[in-house]
Amino acid sequence: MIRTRFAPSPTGSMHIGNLRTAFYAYALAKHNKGDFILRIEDTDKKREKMGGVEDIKRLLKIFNIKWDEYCVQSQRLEIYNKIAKKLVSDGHAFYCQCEAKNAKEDGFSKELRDPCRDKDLKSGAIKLKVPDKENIEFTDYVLKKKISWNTSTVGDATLLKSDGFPTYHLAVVVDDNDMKISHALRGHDWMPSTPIHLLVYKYLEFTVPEIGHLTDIMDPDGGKLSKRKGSTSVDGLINEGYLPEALFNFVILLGWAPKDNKELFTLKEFVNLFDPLGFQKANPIFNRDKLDWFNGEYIRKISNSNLCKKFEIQNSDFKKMDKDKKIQITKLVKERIKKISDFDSLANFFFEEPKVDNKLFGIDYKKHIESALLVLKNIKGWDLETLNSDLMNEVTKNNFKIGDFFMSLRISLTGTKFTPPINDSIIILGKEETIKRLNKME
RNA sequence: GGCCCCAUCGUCUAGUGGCCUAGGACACCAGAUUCUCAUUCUGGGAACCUGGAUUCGAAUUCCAGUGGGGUCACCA
Repeated sequence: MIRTRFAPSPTGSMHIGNLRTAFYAYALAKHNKGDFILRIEDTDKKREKMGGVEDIKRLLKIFNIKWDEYCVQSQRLEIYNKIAKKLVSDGHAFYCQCEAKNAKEDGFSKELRDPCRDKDLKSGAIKLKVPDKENIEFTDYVLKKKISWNTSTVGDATLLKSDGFPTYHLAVVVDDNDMKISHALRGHDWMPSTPIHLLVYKYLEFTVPEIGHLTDIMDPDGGKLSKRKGSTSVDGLINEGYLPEALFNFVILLGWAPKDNKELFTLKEFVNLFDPLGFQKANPIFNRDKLDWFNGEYIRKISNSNLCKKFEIQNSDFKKMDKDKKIQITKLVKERIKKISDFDSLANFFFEEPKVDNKLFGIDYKKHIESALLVLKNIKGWDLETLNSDLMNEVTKNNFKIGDFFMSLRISLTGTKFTPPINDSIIILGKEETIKRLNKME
């Protein structure tokens, strides 16, 4: 039975890399008809964020990731305490009363052995008594490779903080064991602390699950992708106008690939085709261009009415419009945008009279507008076919250059050179409004 | 700096000793379609980090160098 877990901390907005870990863990479990567990690692009270847990659940739901079991570490404090004390009485851990060190801003600690390890204190934080000159190893599930350490290079790690909360090192081992996790997937940044966990497994006589270290997603400028470098929070990306389907597809292919290089995946297809042999070993770079491409693909895939709803959320003027018109506009914009947020720049002229910069026009624009007005005033009916043919007749009659003529109309009506097809737009805009805008240009 | 991981087009990658003249996708360039933009279609340039070793044969195995990344908290 394969059982995997996703174990985020509610300390900030979820990062795209965390989400990817959830997708992989979910696919590994579900591909094998196993269980996927959501475990909240809320053992750092100082960094915990209000609503963090709800955010995690909300995000997973957006991506259709459902968990079979749910657990919260802060509700298991006695268990960790008991086990930490057992480790002390067994001689594998010790109490420490040193002042807590903070993260180094620069430099690094050279002292691996804690001064309290032989003081035989009776209270304080509990630290692991790492032995010297022992070899400890495991086979990484992602790297498919044996990795080993000499314990003399591993520092005495804190297992239980003086506030009674466990650190990750203790909690992860105890929980994965209690929950019968068969495969633990985690970020590559955990690799250096794996020997600590291995030692805890050994002293507790637990069986070690498969442990796999996923690649880190890198920033295009170098270094690990972080919140500071651009918007990499999942909420941020969604707000920017990326579809969950596209985000999912993009991110699973960052660090994993199928044998046949298939590009487009739904969650279901990913679960079906998932193969742990497809895991990548080298860190990938977060590449916006590819994300944009995926997003465009998915925008073109979803139905007009669903896309229309997304535009409504994005733009309140659009929402107020007549339903038929909304669908027509949606169709015109659909194949021209890469992000939902691109909607405004392309469709704004439908609800707002544009400011027209006369410098955009070519030489004969006044003649063009004059002719167009003539056509519009005499047009019989209001449909695209008639408009097309009447306008084209006028163009040939006056010997206008087709492109120039329509560009003049485009600029007068929309204020820009890049728009949906102008005749379709005129039909949606309406006869009255079109004439009104053209008159202003004369 | 110690420890650990990694290394194929600009980017994501296929490749598990001969099928590789290294394949696909994004991006880029050119052309076709088109009233602009976009979509769509066709074509193009573009990579095995370096040096040794093993082998009849190496992108693929081994070693070293170089480069990139991670980590060295009572944070996860």
